Amino acid sequence: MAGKHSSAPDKPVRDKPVRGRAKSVRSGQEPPLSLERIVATAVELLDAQGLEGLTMRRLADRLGSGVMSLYWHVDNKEDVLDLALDSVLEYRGPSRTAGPQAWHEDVVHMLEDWRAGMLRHPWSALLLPRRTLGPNILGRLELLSRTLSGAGVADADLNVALWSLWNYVIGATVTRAGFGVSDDERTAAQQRLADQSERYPTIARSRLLLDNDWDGAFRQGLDTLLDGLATR
Amino acid sequence: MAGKHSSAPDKPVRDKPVRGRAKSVRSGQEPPLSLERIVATAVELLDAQGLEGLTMRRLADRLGSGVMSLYWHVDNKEDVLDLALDSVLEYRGPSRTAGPQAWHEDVVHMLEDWRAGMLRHPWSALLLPRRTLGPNILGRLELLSRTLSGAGVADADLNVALWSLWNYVIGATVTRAGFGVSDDERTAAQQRLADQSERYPTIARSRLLLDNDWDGAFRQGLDTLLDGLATR
DNA sequence: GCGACTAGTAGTACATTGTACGAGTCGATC
DNA sequence: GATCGACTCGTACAATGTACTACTAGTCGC
Repeated sequence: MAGKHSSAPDKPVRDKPVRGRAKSVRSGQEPPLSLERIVATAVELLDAQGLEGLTMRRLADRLGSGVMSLYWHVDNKEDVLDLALDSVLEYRGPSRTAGPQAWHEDVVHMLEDWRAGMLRHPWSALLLPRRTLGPNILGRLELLSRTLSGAGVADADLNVALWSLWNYVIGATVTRAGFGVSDDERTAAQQRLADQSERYPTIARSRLLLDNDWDGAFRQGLDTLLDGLATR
Repeated sequence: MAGKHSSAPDKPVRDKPVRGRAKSVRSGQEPPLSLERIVATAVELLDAQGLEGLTMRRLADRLGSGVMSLYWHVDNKEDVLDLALDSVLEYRGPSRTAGPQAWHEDVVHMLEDWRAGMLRHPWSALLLPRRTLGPNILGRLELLSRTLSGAGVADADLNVALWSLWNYVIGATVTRAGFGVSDDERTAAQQRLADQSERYPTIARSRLLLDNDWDGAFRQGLDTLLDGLATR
């Protein structure tokens, strides 16, 4: 935690180092390092190679810089992961629908977008559990919270509603991501399950994994949950 | 994947190597290595030191063996984690309640037990997303599935119900575990949130993190979800 | 012009990790 | 006694995160 661009030792405020310092010695090809570039490249790398694929060396390579240069912009690898995660969770506009029951649609849209966004970057689902709440996550929670509140959910019930929805979304996303994006993994899991169908007859009968209309199931469960919450 | 105790190269069936081979050269103190002992010790270590705390060397130390000896019983570290996770998720008896609406109580009991079990070993929640379904997890799903089916949920709706409940439990557990078991971490998060209360007014008002009746909130959300599912 | 300072880059070095390889030990069977 | 298979373990290596230190290039006051 030594020489950082924000020199105050206790308050590591993350303000962008708005500084033009054109082409350095590095033959002028690459633009200079910056937090944004680091995070964006980290996301690229994570998308391409998964969670294991991100190493500081590889990241530096892709940025055309030395490894240790990263550490001027970033505290450590955890930091990179935190930032990558939060950057992926940005929410672009709610596109408010009008009319009665609009809040129902609004909430569904927000949460489906949330899930979709995370599934687009499957590593994010694996990361979420162990990271703290970044600004974009909090932003999403705030928006959700406001929508529910506007829909008439009493303050006393707000937390339960919020957590229920959050839990549902996180659970669904994490689960889905855990079963692998690749069809290979999924079919392998299905096969393993089919092999033991005599031990788990009910599951086998319900074709738990074979039915891969995940999106539909997500939506249905969400509707159910929302209905339940609305009638409280 | 070379010399393993199950010699068939394609089917690595995990059968316990039931073999008595008393006190070896190792001064006769430690009992011989075995999968069970390895897994149990791994769980101990994980409980004590968390996910980062588990290294093959430390594990071997605790077992009083050489590091490489572990690799005769286990393919790799992933394997250890898989086994540790599943071992922690064993479900001891349902304690069937009688009477009408018994299934509701049964389900709540099963899921609360599930959550409680995982929170007793917080690393398990972090692990769950990236692991495949072990026998104990499947067993729990089977039981849940059977209970729901017995309660009259149609086969067509079974998957949605199952996933909804699963998602909810996993989400709640993962979230709770992610906020840290230690009060320090939690209060730190609360503080961070309070600092930015002007940006997230609704959340701040609802005292999202301050209200730490997690168990009650879990139960309430679960009831809501079950009600919704029952009225389908 | 000149020295001091700041922002930023990067090479080297090291401790820690998972695990491949191969040698060793012991009991049972021929 | 020779052989084999189950099991143990020391050595070695490559990969990783990062501390330390030295370097470069601009800016500012003189």
